[in-house]
Amino acid sequence: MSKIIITEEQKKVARYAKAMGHPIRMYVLELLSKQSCCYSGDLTEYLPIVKSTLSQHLKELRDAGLIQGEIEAPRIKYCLNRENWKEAQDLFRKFLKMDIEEPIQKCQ
Amino acid sequence: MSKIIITEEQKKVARYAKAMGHPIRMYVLELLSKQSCCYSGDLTEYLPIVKSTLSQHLKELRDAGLIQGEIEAPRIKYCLNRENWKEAQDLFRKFLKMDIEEPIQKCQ
DNA sequence: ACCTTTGTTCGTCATTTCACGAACAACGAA
DNA sequence: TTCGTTGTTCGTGAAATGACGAACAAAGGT
Repeated sequence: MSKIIITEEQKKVARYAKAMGHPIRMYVLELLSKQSCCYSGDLTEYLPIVKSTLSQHLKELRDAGLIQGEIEAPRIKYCLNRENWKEAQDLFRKFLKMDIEEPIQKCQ
Repeated sequence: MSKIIITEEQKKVARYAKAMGHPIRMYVLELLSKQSCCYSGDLTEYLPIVKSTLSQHLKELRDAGLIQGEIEAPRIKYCLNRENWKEAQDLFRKFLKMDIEEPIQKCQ
């Protein structure tokens, strides 16, 4: 019974999923997937959190590789990280398209 | 500047994403999407965690509504919760299909 | 009735998450 | 150079997460 069967792909999807695992971060991702970029200052206007908290969430999205910031002084412009966003899309698509259709397979 | 713009859909996706946000849970979901059901005893054989930890992960997937257990004494058979799995699929599909295609829109 | 098998629950612990406000840093504009 | 504006970092605290082993509960088989 050899252990360790968690694949790199599963770890990657889990990593992306974890980054998506908060309503605020989902909001930001959805916004960026619609409008190509945004400024965090504008976000604090509408989101029910203070700027330091937003900054943390944006950092998490950055660390997960889903977004990237570009200095446009005095503000910072955030966009999706296209490359990784595509990877995430593909991974989720692949994972989700494993449709469970009837007839149900036998167990094991 | 009215706050609170987080939609129920965003919360739902975030909830599902959070449940998927761990390699072990991704592994279980992927397995169940392929083979229709499994027994947690078999999982502990292969996964590098003890049964109490696995039990916690399965509970999280259950609480998120992604899987369900059925007693088949002395074991418990786990399957995907089809209804919610479909909902999760649809939500993610909807979210992910927001493709970012060229040409890039203007900011704001 | 007792034993065995199986999974959950409990207690513990270290780490991470999420939120806030205060302080700091960067950088144009006046 | 000083002053705003903007975003990050720091310090704090409460709560959640992830892991373990021990103890418990359920239920079938002997």
